[in-house]
Amino acid sequence: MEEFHSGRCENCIVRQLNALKTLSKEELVRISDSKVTKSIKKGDAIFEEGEKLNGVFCVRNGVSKLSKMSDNGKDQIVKIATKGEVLGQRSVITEDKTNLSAVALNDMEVCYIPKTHLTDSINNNVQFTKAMLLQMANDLKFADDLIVNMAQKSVKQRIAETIRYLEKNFGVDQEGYIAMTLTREDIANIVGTAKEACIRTITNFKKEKWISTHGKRIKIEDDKALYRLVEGF
Amino acid sequence: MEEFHSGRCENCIVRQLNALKTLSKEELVRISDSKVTKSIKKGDAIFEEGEKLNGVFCVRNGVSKLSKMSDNGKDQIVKIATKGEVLGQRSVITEDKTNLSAVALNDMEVCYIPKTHLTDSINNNVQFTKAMLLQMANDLKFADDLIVNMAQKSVKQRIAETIRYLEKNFGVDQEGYIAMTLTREDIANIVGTAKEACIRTITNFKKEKWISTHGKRIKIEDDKALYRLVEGF
DNA sequence: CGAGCTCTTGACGGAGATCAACTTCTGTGG
DNA sequence: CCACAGAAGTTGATCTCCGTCAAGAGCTCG
Repeated sequence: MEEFHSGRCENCIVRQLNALKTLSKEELVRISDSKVTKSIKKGDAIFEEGEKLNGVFCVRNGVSKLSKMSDNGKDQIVKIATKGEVLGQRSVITEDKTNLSAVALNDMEVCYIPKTHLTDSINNNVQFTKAMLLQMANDLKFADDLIVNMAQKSVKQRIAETIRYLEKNFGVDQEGYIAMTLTREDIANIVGTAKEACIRTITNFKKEKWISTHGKRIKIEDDKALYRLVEGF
Repeated sequence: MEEFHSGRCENCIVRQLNALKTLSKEELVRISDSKVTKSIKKGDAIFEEGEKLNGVFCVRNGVSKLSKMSDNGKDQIVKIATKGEVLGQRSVITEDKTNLSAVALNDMEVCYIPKTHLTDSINNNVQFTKAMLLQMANDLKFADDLIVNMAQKSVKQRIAETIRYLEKNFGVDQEGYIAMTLTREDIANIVGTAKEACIRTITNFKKEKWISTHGKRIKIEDDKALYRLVEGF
């Protein structure tokens, strides 16, 4: 994990996407002086489950999976975090160890901001605290929905939903393939199923002409059909 | 749903359990003047999925299930809320409609606090906002753990976990039965399985002498065994 | 006391986990 | 640029768990 100082938070566009946008010029300068930008290579961890975090990571570039190891030895992906999202907020707030680990899905650039430089703002800048609260409320809503899906929907439905989510979130390349390629195993880990079941389902979708694939890349051909499946028709 | 004014927030013990404890005397007086205490009978809803909430509900007494209807027509319980918890916080913050409905599991007493009387405190009292943030962070952690359990554990494991959770959370009566009785169907809805599967598993636990039952009441006889099951031995 | 819940048990079928073998891709060093 | 090792993808066979339908027994409350 290569470390270096570069750029100023004041000028960073990414800031617009998260709670940091509510900070004053002075607060930003202070944070910018103490932050460290890190390069993280695909597959490397930003932090691991059980670590004590003394700061947060603001994603400047790249995509990361937040996952938790289950007792049965399988990794469950709980969230995909992209540009502008701040990782580790929760454990900084609760002062617990993280319950999740964050691993880069492709090469990333993240800014590490030490906790000490945030607590001041949390304690004095209500706008900032409020923005974090809003963020967390949205995360919670998302999580609740996920719980219901996990509990009630079939693997087929969840895979369809995941593929649609990926397309909506990351868009498609020139050829129409989803601009984010995950391994089949990662998809299985999002859906909470075995790799083989995931592969079989995807092959089925191909047979039905709902999607087509090229290597691990996926293109949606019949979004309506996937949608109908998800909604349970 | 019977409504009446009674008691003052300033004197309410329940307040110690949630973010309201950070409010000043003046803020409490203001809120107390505008709050409405409601009696809710077992089985009645405090609010329903999709409603727009213009305030929060502070639970003074009784227990409520927070659940969401899945597309397949099954109810998924996401959280059990008891004395001191505040319902509807999230949707007040995000200004969305609720994604959950809250139904009383036994007779309840809740205080309705209009949103307008909270926003002032959220905007000006950082301690209050911070307390809500902390609360929400903990809820989120809990939700993440739940996602992993739903995705990775067997129905048997989840039922064992739920029974242990109920005992830890509600304690036992004089005879050793868990002080909170849910219908088998409610347990099934927590676990995300069919009522019959739930019943069969519970009958199994009885055969194994891990629990005993009396009507719908459950007593844990061998907590170690349940624990081992949950952890996957 | 009986209507309507809730609980219980049985039978059956299908979704998905697991194990195993084989192929294709990818990237790293010679 | 090629070779080769280790990932990742694919497919088949088998077995188990759990969802669903059905039918009867036991509670509980008006």
